[in-house]
Amino acid sequence: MGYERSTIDGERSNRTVALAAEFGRMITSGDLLSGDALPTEKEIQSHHGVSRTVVREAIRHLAAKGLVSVGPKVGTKVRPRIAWNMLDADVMAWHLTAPVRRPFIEALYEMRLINEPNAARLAARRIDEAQSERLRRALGGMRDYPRGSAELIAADLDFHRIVLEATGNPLLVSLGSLIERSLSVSFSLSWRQNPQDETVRQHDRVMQAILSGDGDAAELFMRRLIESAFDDVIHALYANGEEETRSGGAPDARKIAEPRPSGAA
Amino acid sequence: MGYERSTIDGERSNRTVALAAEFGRMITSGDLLSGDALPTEKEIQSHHGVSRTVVREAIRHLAAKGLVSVGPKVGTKVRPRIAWNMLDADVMAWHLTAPVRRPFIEALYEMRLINEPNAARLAARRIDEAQSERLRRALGGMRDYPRGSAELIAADLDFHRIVLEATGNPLLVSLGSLIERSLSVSFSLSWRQNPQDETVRQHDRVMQAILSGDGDAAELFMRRLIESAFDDVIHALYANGEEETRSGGAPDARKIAEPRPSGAA
DNA sequence: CATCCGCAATGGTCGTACCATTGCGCCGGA
DNA sequence: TCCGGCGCAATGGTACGACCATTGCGGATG
Repeated sequence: MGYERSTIDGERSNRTVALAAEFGRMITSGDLLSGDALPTEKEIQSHHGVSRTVVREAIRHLAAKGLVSVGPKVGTKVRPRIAWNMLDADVMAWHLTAPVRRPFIEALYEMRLINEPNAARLAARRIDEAQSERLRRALGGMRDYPRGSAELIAADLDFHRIVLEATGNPLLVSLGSLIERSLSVSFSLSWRQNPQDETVRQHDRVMQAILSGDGDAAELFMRRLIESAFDDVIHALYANGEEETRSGGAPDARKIAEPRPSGAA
Repeated sequence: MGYERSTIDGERSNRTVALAAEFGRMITSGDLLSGDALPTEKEIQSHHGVSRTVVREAIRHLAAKGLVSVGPKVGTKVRPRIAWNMLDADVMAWHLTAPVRRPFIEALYEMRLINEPNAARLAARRIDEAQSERLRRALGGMRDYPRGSAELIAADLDFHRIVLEATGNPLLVSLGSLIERSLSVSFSLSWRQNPQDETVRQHDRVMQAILSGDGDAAELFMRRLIESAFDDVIHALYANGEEETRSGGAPDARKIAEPRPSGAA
């Protein structure tokens, strides 16, 4: 609470955002490759029936995220994938709604696996009383709300967000928006193969460790928690057998899926 | 090579970007607090002598980064700090050029300390031949170029970027832009209190570990490397005694300034 | 054949006009 | 007096049309 909705774009849906999302998805999904030129502003205007204002603001939106570069005479061109700001909520959302998203989801969970256990460790040292209380309430929500309900999802999300906030590091807090997306994917795939009890228990262990100031335990339990979620998602992706629509990179996507063969740190 | 410049905004300097940067800095530096309203578009137009197009595109730029939200009748308002996308190169740059930046720099290095050692571990398992060669060349550059030269800075930056690229994780690659900013801060403060030889040796140890596939060593050495850089920056910040220019929050800025009472990890 | 210059394409900026949404106050009824 | 609905007006959203600035490219020139 005391927090604004963070919708897919931080503002209401209007033509500018819709147009930006359309091109954003085209770019992230690979329909437009690095160096490819977008249509000229004039062409986009006539094709989409919008004014140049909308076109320009939409392109500015994309440029702000590093997806395109613009310049007189050269037009609007797609920047190399490496220059994109993947750590942007919109860019991430566009990736996650693309037809081929498995590698991206795996990368996302790998990122969580690196950051959230460490965040839990820091949170154990720095969490304050108000945050502790919010954490307890979030866990209570996870325990009480029915499986798959919107409240449960919100509670789960809150839990992770509060841990990140408790680190006091604004950069880690910003990761919250990424986790939000990844959770929404988990839910859309099939929520938690694991029994809800087990999931709650895992969260509870993390919370107890943080509240008692045990950084090592917090890190360990958070790692296990995310690994479980990771396994769920990977399992669901393979089970559903979705997205073979790409060239043929399905098999070696598995390579990325294994972040650490033996235990850890 | 094979890479576009990633300037401060990904595009050339124009009035839109300049205006966005002006408000961006005002917001990140705390001159405008959460909930505060920016001037209306009309006021900004007359005050800055620019057209409404420029104003709107600039605000769109800020909205894309989560700094503001806009709406009819309500105007443009600053969003809570927690909603900002700190993991954006522009937002980060604005923070780093703000009068009070010490806490942010410390958060940035803490973030590096979490991610880069893990990235080094992953790189040790996944780096390919081309990346290995680029890594060797970057290290050579760090050894050969004179202290403080632009080439040295570029080589240092390349080194870290290549390690992140070698993870194959696009999200980690995006962290490269953050590291770019943090390095530029290091340089602006006073480059590497440490002797250059020692710095090169640290990088060399990381590289050897990665090239030999020793993930544990790569992680360890990368951690030490970043801790050294962290110490340098902290030391320089305290030595320079900069940024007491704020209202009166100078003393308790120290509280945030101590991310790790005793050693760590 | 090399160099320079000018054209034209394309984004950059500007100004105006009108539409859409919504906060807020006015007005009428209970 | 209090409450609720309704309309005004402020503000952003969209749309045109014009002109400026930059730059790729090809033709003119030595």
